[in-house]
Order: sequence, then C-alpha cells, then structure tokens
Amino acid sequence: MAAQKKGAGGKQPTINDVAALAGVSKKTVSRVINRSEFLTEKTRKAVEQAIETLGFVPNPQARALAFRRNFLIALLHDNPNAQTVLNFQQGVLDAIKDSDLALLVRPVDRGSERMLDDVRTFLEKQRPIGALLLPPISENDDLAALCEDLGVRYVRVGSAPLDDAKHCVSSNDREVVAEAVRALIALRHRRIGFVRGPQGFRSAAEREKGFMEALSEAGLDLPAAYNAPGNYRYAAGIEAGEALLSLSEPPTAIFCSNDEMAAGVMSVAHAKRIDVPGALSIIGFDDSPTATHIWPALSTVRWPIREMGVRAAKTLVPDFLPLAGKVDESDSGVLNSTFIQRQSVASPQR
Amino acid sequence: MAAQKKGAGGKQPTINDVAALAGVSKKTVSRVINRSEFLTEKTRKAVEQAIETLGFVPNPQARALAFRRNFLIALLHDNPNAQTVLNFQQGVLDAIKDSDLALLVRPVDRGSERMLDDVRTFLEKQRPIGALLLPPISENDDLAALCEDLGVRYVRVGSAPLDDAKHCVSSNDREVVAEAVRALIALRHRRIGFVRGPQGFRSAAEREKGFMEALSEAGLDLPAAYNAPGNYRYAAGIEAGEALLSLSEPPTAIFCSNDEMAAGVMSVAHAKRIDVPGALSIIGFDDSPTATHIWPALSTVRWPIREMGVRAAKTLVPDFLPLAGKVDESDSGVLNSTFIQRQSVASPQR
DNA sequence: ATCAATATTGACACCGGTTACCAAAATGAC
DNA sequence: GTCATTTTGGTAACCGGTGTCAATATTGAT
Repeated sequence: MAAQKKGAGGKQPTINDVAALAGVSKKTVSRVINRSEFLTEKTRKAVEQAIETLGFVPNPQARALAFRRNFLIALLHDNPNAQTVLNFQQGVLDAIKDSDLALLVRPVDRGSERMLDDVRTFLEKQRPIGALLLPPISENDDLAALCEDLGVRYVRVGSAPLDDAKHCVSSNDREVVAEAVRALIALRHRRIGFVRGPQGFRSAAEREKGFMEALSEAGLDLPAAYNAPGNYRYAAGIEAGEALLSLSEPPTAIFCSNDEMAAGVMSVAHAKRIDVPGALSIIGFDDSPTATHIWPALSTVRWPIREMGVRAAKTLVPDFLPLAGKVDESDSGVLNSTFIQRQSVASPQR
Repeated sequence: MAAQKKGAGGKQPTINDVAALAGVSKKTVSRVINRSEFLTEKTRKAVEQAIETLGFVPNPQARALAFRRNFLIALLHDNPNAQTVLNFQQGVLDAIKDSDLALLVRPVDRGSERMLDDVRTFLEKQRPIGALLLPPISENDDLAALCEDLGVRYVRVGSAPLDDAKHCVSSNDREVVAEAVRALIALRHRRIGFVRGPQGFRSAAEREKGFMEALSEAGLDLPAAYNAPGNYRYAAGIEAGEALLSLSEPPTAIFCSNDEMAAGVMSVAHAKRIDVPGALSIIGFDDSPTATHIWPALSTVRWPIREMGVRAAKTLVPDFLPLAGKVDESDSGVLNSTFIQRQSVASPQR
C-alpha cells in the first residue's frame, strides 16, 4: 500500500501544515522541496518525514504563480508520423517521470501563416519551462528565436546538428544511410534507385547525402531516371515505384527516404509480380510499425527517437530532473541511428 | 499582423494596471473579466477600454490558483496504437482550439500495480478540469471512481457505452463488424475464420459479438479450429495465420480483430503463396496506417476516433468551449464506425 | 574562550488573480 | 425628506507557494 491518502472531503495538506508538523518555517519546507543546498541533514530529514506523513504534494499552480513559470514541458510538433511523435513523447516522459514536470502537447500547423503568433500566444499563456521542437518544425529558426525571445528554453531535434549542443539533439542519419547503401553495394547491387524526401527538409537532405556518399565511394553514379521525387507519403512511393520499375533497365535495389514510401514501392513490386527481395531489394527509413507489418519485412534505418526524447528532456531541464543520468556537458548531443536488416534485401539475381 | 506584443523585456500588464488606468478597483476589473451582471454600462466600457489599451491578458496561473483548478484537460491513455492516440488528441485539440484550455498528455502503465496511485498523484498535482480516458484504460471502473472522488470530471471512450451519456463517448463497433462480416457472407464465403482480441477487453468482446451475430444470422457456425486467439499484436497475427492456413480445410476469409493481426495473417498468406484476395479474404479493424501500407490494401473498420475526440471534449467541458457546436443533451454519445472496402476482400475461388 | 566568518533558518512581502464581506451610492416607497 | 432596499465599488484576506534579506546557529581561527 502506498501513502495513506485522505478521501474526497479531506483537503490537501499545504506547505503550512508541513511546516507546522516539522516545526520549521514555510520557507524551509520550500527549500526542501526545491532541493536547496543550504540545509542540515537533520532539518531535511524532519521535513521529509513530515511530508511523508501528511502525503503532501506541492501545489503546482501556486508554484507556477510564484515562479512565474509553469512546471511544464511543451512538445511542439508537426510530424505526420504518429509513432515517431509518440515514441518521442514516451522518451520525454521516461526522463521526467520522477520529476515535478508534466508534458504539454501541442501540434503546430506548419502551413498556417499565424503559426508563429499561435505558438507565441500558447507559450505566453502556458509559460512552460521549456519547449521541445520535433522535426520538421525544429528546422524553423524563427521558432527557436521566438522561444529565446520569450525566455522559454528550447531544444531542437533533428537529423543533424541544427544548433549548438545546448539546444539540439540529433542523430547520425547520414552515416547510417551510407552504411545501409554500402551493404547493398557489398551484395553486388550496382543499379540502385533512390526515392527522395520532400524538398527543403533537413532530414531528407541528410538521407540524400548519405546515399550519394556511399554511391560515389563505390564509384557508382545515380542516373536521373533512378532518382525519384517523394514527399514521405505512401502515394509518392507508389508513383516512384511505378516510375522506377517500368524502366527498361530497372534498378535491382531501391533506397527510399522513409518506410511509407518503401511500402509504396513494395506494393508496386507485388502488383507487378516482381519478387522481393529476389528481384528487387528495398530499404526504408524510420523503422516505423509499417516496416515490420509489410511483407517481406523491411530493412530500414531506425533513429533512436525514444532515446532522443530522453536526451532532449535532459538537455532541456537538467536542473529539474532526478540526479540520475545527467547529460555529460561535453556530449555532442548526437545519438546513433542503426541499420536494421530484415527480409527485403538480398543479392540481385543474375 | 496580430496583436501588437511587447518585446522580451516588457512585462505583462496585470489586473492592477488595468484598474489604475480605468480608475476602478481590482474587483471591478475582475467582474468585467468574469462577466458579472452587476455593472454600470459606463464602468464596463471604461474597463474594457483599459484592457484593450494595455493588451491585458489574465494570468492563467493566478486564476488557476484562485480557482483551485487548472485550465487543462488531461488525456490518459495506455493504447499501444500511436495513430489512434494521436488522432484522438487531434480531435480534442480541434474542440478546445479557441478556448482557454490546454491539453496534458499522460500515458498510463496499465500493468503497474501503482497505476491508480500514479494517476491519483498526477491528478492531484495537475488538477485538470477534466480527464479523458482512452480505451482500454477507459474500461477500468476504479479509474472513473477515482476521478469522481477527486472531483475531476471525466469522459470514458469505448467501443460500447461504458457509463451514462454524460461520461461516455463510444462507437457502434459491434454493428459495423457484423456489417463487414455480412459482406463476406454476401460474397458467398462460408468458411470464415476469426482472430480474437485479448481477453478481458471490451473492444475485443464487442468485435467478437458483432462477428458471431453476423455468423448466426446466416446460420453459420464457428468451428473451434477457426477461432484463433490473439492479443492485437502482429506476432499473434502470424501465429493465427499459421494455424488457420495450415488446416486441411482452411477458411476462405478471416476476420481479424485489428489491423496489425490482419497484417500478420496477410504475411503468412504471402509466405505460403496464398493469393489475397483470390484465395483468401482478410478484414481488419482500426483503419490504422498499416491497413493502407500493406499489399493488398486491407478492408477494415474505421472508428471515428478524431470525431470522438471532439465529442469527448465537448462532453467533458461544454461550459469552457466556444458556443459553437454544443453537444445536444439528449445525444446518446454513440458515433458511427464505418466499414471500409479495400482490396483484401473478394469472392472465394471455386 | 572569543570573535569573525560562514552556514542555516525564519519573517514578511509578493506572485496575480478571486472571494467574502462591508460601505457607499442610488433607487424607491411612504 | 426619511428610511429601507438594491446596486455597485472597495478593502482585506486568501489561494499556496517563492524571493529577499535579516537573524541565528555553527564552525574555525586566534
């Protein structure tokens, strides 16, 4: 049984009750709550004892008022991939679990002209301690400037460093994409197609760089016909698949900038009775649920989104989190993505 | 350009500033803010003028403290399906967009023994106006009782009415599953398999009821070997598929209690070179992204999760929302799910 | 042991609203 | 014109914490 709590009628004990019971002043209790350093072990113990006995929980509203800041972290996102958002959320929640913080979620409408004003109003009203910016909106410099301006801490999440390490958590997507493509080359693929991500997205650019890097290392080049546009949507994968697989000399492997588009390409292959992976290898990116739900299971790149959530939270509010696992100051804030081999890749048939 | 806001340095005006400028007391300003009726038109005008001039916005933290309640809605969930959670979130956000409310998200660990205590602490701390309970955790009566006990409004979301209409929003899953299965029967399927959801879940029970209803209407029965256990996971779909499709007389159609398991069954079919939908029709449930990403695209049932989010919010805090689109009191709170036909269903081959 | 220096603790105002309650002004009846 | 009744405005307390800075307790040096 956990702490004995009072029923519906019973009022929450306040800091005054705790102070009275412990025989100290309000302020001292406040110090204990806020982990002030200037406290005798004895006093601290006494207060903690009283807190325990009463089942006291500091009232966040009162703290927020006095502190002029809510004990909240805002998660700003416009990512269409639900699993990504939720995994990240989960990571953040892992990190703040034993703290006093709570998580406020705020989808942002990138398209809207009023976006910045909306976010400003939101931040002014809610006054969170900090904001976490998920890609692709994390790439918006105005947003970061806005946070700065409003005195809201922020951390941007990206596929490559977007800011200094204090304000950014990222993964090494480029390297890992290159690694994945090298794996194709090692399997003796020479005709390798590419399905791009949307224009102007940093994530898409990084993936493309990684792809091109691996290709040029091997002395291969990318014929224009093998380079298909995309926008991270399934439908774009279908189109790209139709285009690439209708060529007189189609690629034997296709790297898609995300899993959804890979699923689209795979559907086209199935429809055209092209054997995967026998006649066509496919690689995606994200390791979304889709990657394992389609058949054959998709080789893909997993970015450590949940870990990034943990890291982002730790970077954002190190001083509010339980002492365990502080982020090393000298850390670059770059986490490792991983290439995951599944059944959609094999050597090309002769 | 929206409202002219002061820069980083400029402080927010307070109710005192407004009072001073308007030449009245704090209380009078407060009355204007809260639309008290006992005011001279002249006074009201003066105050509103001052508010306008200063660009005054009441501080939510201070109001929360005085009200003893935060202007927040908590979303409690333990749903493994990210898309579902996010769609629901989106619906809630649609509903509260022009209000003073914000959304707090809180995943809940159903397995944990401390779950109830955790939630209690959370609610006591955050003091949201209300809580939204997503399935399957919405089925937990203790949780509803806890909200009641703490004076937190709540609305439970379910696949069938779980509570009175003031506390519940649901969909008519049973009927629509029956409709889907009737469609199979109309296509002359007679050997129809079923992959169950997890034990003890209301959603699973409703889907099963709908399935059995349609079967018995048609005078068909479900052989034990056609009734496979499942837990909503892809792996369970694989197992079920292996079992059902290895039978000497396998079903010609399989209804799976969710899309993930349907994807599993479909993978087994592909691996066994069983043509879908030619030799095997498959239906899922949820209309998750997976449903469209797999090949062939999955016929499935979509529950109106986003609309349910809107509805749930309106039911929870009608008095805090913009006047538009109030929920009709007499409404039962039941929304319609839809059967979606895609390519995974056809008449059985002779 | 004494005194300065430093570590702890407490008193009190304040964060920005709301509510309770009282006083003043306005209205109306006689 | 006087008194009771209804409006309206003001004051002070309060919601439950935190900041400032002075007061007190400890510690170390001499």
